[in-house]
Amino acid sequence: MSSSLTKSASTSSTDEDTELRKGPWTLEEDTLLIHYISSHGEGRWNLLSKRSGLKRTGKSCRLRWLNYLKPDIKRGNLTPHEQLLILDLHSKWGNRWSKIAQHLPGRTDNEIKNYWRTRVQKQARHLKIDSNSAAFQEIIQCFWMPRLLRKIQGSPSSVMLSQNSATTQTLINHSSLLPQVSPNKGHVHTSEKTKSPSIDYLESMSDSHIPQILEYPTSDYNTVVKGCYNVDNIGYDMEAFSLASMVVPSDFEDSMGGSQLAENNGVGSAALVDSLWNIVDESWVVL
DNA sequence: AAGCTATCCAACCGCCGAAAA
DNA sequence: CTTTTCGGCGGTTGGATAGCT
Repeated sequence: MSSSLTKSASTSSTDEDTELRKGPWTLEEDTLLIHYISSHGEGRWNLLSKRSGLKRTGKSCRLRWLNYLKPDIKRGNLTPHEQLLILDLHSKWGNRWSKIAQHLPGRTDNEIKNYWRTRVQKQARHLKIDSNSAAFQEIIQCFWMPRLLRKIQGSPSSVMLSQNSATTQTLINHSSLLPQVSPNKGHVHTSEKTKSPSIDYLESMSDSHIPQILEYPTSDYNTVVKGCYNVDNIGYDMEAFSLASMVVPSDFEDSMGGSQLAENNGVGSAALVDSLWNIVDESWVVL
């Protein structure tokens, strides 16, 4: 980036006249672009690049406009609503950023992509899990999304989960009440091309350590998520969350100091949930 | 205070499909 | 029908900055 700027700065004046600029946009360039679009409208980007006087490619102009200058761009941190949507839609569509962005008014695909890479994938890295793995998907669905949901609902009791709180206890579900997604040791590692330490851990677990399944307030979720879609949910079915079983990667223990996780009975699971929430609060969720 | 590291995010790149020539 | 051009998308880079030692 700087090299291209340096290059253009050091070239002769005739070169500067013809050479395309790269790197950060200046205020003057932004103004030029805004004025041109206000009088000619969006689109025909190559023509714009030729006629506007901007020494930028059409692509560059388009990107600058769509990701930064367009008036309805929403700036600032993503709300819990938006985060929840991104997680949910990504679980359905994968890295279809532009498609996901269509459901978040004012947010760009670039912003969502950056969010995913910097926030979500960071968590995966910390947990030493592949962010595309089934295990990580389930962590998102069973821990982080319910947590966001509760933040959206603004319930103090759910925000301030404590080890012995009733709210925490409600998170611990009885698997017989839920659609049975088998405690999926197999599920996890069939999706893994190479086994991670976490998977080794899972495989070594006895049945008594099979992951807890967390209760999910599906109806509440539907209400909240439906409410924040900007379209009529066409093509978006609300079966939403599979109540997949929760896997507890061994690395969670490392990331938390491990003290509370020795036992994996109900109380231990509550502590796990509590600790996970704290991790999410501290490093991930931006209100 | 200085150097190092991690994080964020604006911007670029290559590829692809659709439309135009 | 083939070639060229354009717009759009997802992946990646690297500068700026905050935080840490």
